[in-house]
Parts: sequence; C-alpha cells; structure tokens
Amino acid sequence: MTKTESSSESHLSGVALWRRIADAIRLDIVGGKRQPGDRLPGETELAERFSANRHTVRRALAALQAEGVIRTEQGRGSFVDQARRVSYRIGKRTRFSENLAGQAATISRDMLSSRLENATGSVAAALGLRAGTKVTRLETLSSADNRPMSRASIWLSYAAFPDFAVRFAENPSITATLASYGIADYARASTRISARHADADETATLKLAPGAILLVSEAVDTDLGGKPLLYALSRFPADLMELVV
Amino acid sequence: MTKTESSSESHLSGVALWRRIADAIRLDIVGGKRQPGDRLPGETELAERFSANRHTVRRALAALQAEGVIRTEQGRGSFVDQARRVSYRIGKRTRFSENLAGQAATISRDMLSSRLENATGSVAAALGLRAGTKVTRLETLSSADNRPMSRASIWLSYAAFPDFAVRFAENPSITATLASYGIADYARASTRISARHADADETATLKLAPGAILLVSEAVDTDLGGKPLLYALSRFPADLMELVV
DNA sequence: TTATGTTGTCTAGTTTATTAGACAAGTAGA
DNA sequence: TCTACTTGTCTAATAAACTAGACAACATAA
Repeated sequence: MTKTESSSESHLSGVALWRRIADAIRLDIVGGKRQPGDRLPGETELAERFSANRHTVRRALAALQAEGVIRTEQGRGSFVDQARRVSYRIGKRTRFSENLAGQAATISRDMLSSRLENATGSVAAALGLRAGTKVTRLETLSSADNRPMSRASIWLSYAAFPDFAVRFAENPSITATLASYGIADYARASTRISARHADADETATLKLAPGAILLVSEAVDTDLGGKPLLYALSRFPADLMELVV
Repeated sequence: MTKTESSSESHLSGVALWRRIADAIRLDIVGGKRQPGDRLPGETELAERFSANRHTVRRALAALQAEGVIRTEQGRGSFVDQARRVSYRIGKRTRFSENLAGQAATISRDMLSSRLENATGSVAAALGLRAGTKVTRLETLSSADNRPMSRASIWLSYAAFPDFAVRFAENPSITATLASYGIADYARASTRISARHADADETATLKLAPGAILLVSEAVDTDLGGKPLLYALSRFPADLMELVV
C-alpha cells in the first residue's frame, strides 16, 4: 500500500524532485549560508540528506551549474561559484541606477520596445486617467554586470509626456528623461509586491532557469504634489535579488 | 529530431505542465482578472490555449478545486470560487491584526511553540546582540477567517523580555505583550522581502498546495529610540497575499 | 605507488506525466 | 424530446522522472 511513499510528494506537488533539491541548495547559497569557494557535501551525502538517488542529485547539481551558481570538478566535488543576493532598496526616492550602485560595477537599463496604447483598468487607475486614454508603454531590461536583473513595463500619460520613448532613448535613465520634461524630482507613492513563476518570455529575456520565481513590484511614482507620473510593473528574479523596504 | 518539441520545455523546467497551467489560471483569478462566479473557458478550449491535452488541463483544474479556488460542475463548467488577493501593508507602524482588519471577519495569531536558544549570526545581527546570547524564539501561525495566512518565527532578547512566551499566551497580540513590558509603541526599522518555494513543513501548516510560492519578509522592529526589540521572519502564501509598501 | 574518496558514465527497470481517442453522463436551450 | 455542448471516466501508448547498481576516471594524501 505504501510501496511508493517517497514519490507520493512529487505526485502532489507537480515540481520535480531534482528541482526541489536544486532550489534548496540554491537557497542556502543565495541566502548566505554557503560562501563562494565553499565545497558542497558529496553527491552521495546529498542523496542521503534529500532521500533521493544520486542521479537525481546530479541532475539538480547540473541545473545549478548551468545557472552559474556552482561549479563541479571531477574527483574533487562541487564548489559555490556565486555571491549572495543583491538588495534593491524601496523607499520614497527609488531610483534604479542609484540603487544598485556599489553592488555592481556596471549598471544598464535598455529599452526593448515602446508603443502607444489605450489605458486599461489597472493602468488607468494607477495613473488617474479615464479608461481608453492614450498612454506610452515602455518595455525595459535592466542589467548589473551584464546579468539581467529586472524586466519592467512602464506606462506614462501620452498627453503629459509626448514622445517619451524617443527622449528616453537619448537619456541614460528614467530620472533624466523626466527631468527633460521639467520634472526636477519625483517620489514613490505606493508599491505592491507579489511573487509568481516566470512565464516563457520572462524566462528568456531574464536568462533564467525555466520555472524560476519572480518578485513582482507594481509601483506608482508621483510628482511632489502627488500627481501620478508613471506606473511601473517590475519583475526581479527572486534567486538573485531581495527587496528592502 | 523535433518530435517531442512541446515537452522539451517541461524537461528543462522541472515544473509539471499541469502545475504551470494551474498557476496561470490561479494568477488570473487572484490578480482580479476573473471575478468570483465567472465561468472559465471549457476544458477543450483551455487545452488548445495551453497547447496541452484535455486530461492535463483536467488535472490542473482538479488541483485548483482542491485548493478551493474554483468549483467544477458536470455538464456546466468550472466557476471561480475565491476572491482576489489580500493586501498586507508594510510601513513604519506594521501591526498584524490592524493590518487585515476590514479584509476578513475573524483574525487570529496562534503560538505553535516557543523555546530558548542561543542567537546565531543573522538573529544576533538583527537584534544587535553578541552571538550566543540567549533569545526567545516563537513560532506562530496567523489566520484570517480560519484560512492560514502567515507563518512567522519571532526572536526577542531573553534578558530584555523574560518569559515573553508565557505573557504572549495570555495576551491577544505581540503589541499587547510588548505593552505589558512597558513598551508603549514601536516601529518597523527595516523589511527585507524575498520569495521561494514552500518547504514540507510550511506546506503542511499553511495548508498549501505542495510547490506553492511564499513571500518571505525579514523584519526588525525597534522602540522609538531605535533600539531593536524583535526580529521576525514571516512567510506569506504568494497566491493569497501581496505586500503593500 | 597505493588507498580512498570523489565525480562521470553506462545499463536497466519502475513510476509518473502527458498524449490520444472513445464514450458515458449531466446541462441547457430550441 | 431532440440537439449541442459540457464534464466524467475509461483504455492505451509514449515520454520523462526516478531509482538501483556497477564501474571508469580523476584527485589527493599517505
């Protein structure tokens, strides 16, 4: 009756055992319990610890190696090859590039695409516009040290900021682009944070292991008078980043 | 060569197709795109939309029904059976019970266990204590309308708050218990937010579908002078809750 | 060199996941 | 009632995940 007891969990979870093992090991590394250069326990010991076969453990280790989290050497063992999570600070003044300064050598934010669309429910509500109003939508990808760190969708009123996409292409940051419209300063009004699995598109652009978890931030930035300027939906790989309030 | 193209994704992901489908449907519901009472598309149409077999879709729907997210009726279809996500507000004054008031009828925080232990690295650092100092550790489970909503571990200095666990059992909340020590008010100093899969223990106590995603909050509360009072590691089901900064 | 412990690579068998098709059983409207 | 559409339940076949065991290849230190 209980012949296949150990595998009954995976039957209910829908998440393969090798992936749960990889997640557990990555969590230790990215959470700081294991330092870069540390040697992991041997495959046989890991197999015992997770009540799994050595082949299953090997598959988990192979996935972690493909992600660049560890490095495996024949005859020696597996070694931690990545530092701990990067912190992204959220506050009144939240600026992407200032935020990661000091945690990475090079920081960039590239525009993947832009288009004009009609504001729908959540976008219109966030920007305080009537549904159907024209808004500019930007799709951006931010990287630190050439590692994709954030995939964001940004909406702004087209009437208030005509040709924002064009100007953004000529400016180094959102802050600088807003300044070109006479917005000297702006503040974060609200941030809503949730988490979910990455979809196929996000997996590709953020160069994630398929099935990875994202932290999702929905933010509204306003001018100093409280008038909404932009609405941003940002997605951060939960393995690489944590949000600090 | 590309005979099994559609299944090659699941090979890389380690997350079963039926679970990815269930996650996608749940995301629509919990994100507000589908309202309670709405009818989902038929199984055949969902199967086409996700490029999967109807049996695979049925398994996803069965999982969602087991979670209480939808309800399926023979001959009629599947219907949304749960409201959208609950918001948990994080700010200077973050109090669990005040936070969810208005979003649920009954709110409770139960103590699962308590013990005395020696402060280790992260706990000692957060509380500003030397490693090895005695601290009280509480394990709590919070519920709204009898649905588990948060699993938290809380650490306090034993010297500053002797027998905290005993007093907490006699008081309705952390706030009230701290008041009994003469702490009239306290504030949230920092919050770090990350996300990961639930482990076996968390899956059981929070009554989650195995493989569910958690929002993890690490917070330090201080008195009004900035002296650390407690360190809390809270886990929220990402399907049910979002954090609002 | 030798012994020991490590990772790499095979073969083989079982269980689970996914697909495919057919038909039963329930619902709702013409 | 009849028809069309829905979910429920079977059987069957293939692909992927997991387990089990054996042995090769490499690293390290005695």
